[in-house]
Amino acid sequence: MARSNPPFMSGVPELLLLRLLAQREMYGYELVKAIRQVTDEAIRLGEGVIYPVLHGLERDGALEARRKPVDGRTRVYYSLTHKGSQRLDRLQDEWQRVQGGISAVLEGGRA
Amino acid sequence: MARSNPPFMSGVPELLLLRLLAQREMYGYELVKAIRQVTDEAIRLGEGVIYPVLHGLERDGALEARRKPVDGRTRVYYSLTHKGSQRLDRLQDEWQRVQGGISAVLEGGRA
DNA sequence: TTGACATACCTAGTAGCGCAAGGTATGTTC
DNA sequence: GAACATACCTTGCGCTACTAGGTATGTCAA
Repeated sequence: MARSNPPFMSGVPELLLLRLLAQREMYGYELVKAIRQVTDEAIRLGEGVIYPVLHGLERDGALEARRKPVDGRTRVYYSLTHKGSQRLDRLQDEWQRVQGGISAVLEGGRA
Repeated sequence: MARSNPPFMSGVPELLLLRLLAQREMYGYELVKAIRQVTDEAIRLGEGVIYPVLHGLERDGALEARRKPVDGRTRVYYSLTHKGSQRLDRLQDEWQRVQGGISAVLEGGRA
């Protein structure tokens, strides 16, 4: 059944990843920690969340992966494509709308 | 499996309902429209979302229901209990944390 | 008068997201 | 050589929010 409403609170992990990767290329494990740090532990997304999202975004052409060996370990660095950048813009707009709506309710907008 | 993390973007419909009902008692159908209006159509929760949540909150003792016939129709007005008020406070705090975390990422907090 | 639309309640069934849990492998520290 | 950090990954499940439908009354126009 075609989802019409952006269902309606989801896609936030995706938004966070896209936004972080818009600043600089990063690898999965690094992203997991970055999200905790930047959000001051308010948001703690595990690897079980991050990796599948990264793979999905890569499959959709929103991200590009680049394998890079570092100290005998392999890291997979992701960076935004043009498509990913557009997606980020869209998600960010949606988030602003939703978050603004919630604020309006919380601030006691007259019903 | 015990959910530890507030999973982590959910409960928003619940938050909105509790907050609106903290202002004055309202009935389901009215809440559906109120959410659209106050959020300027940014958030559109259907009756299929609202009613189950209302029933759940009532079952948990967070809401009190009061049937009231109006113009031949029956309306079910809901109002906050003390428990509901506490729940609202808690959810509101959680939301502030999460929303603050997301803002930090979007505003380009250094990772 | 019947058809469409608004009001007002409700439930069943499902999609899919985010999660916990686990699995692999290397490097490091004690 | 055990424990821990790094770094990747997948399976399977719970649960929320959603779509889609159903019931019934009132109103208004054609």
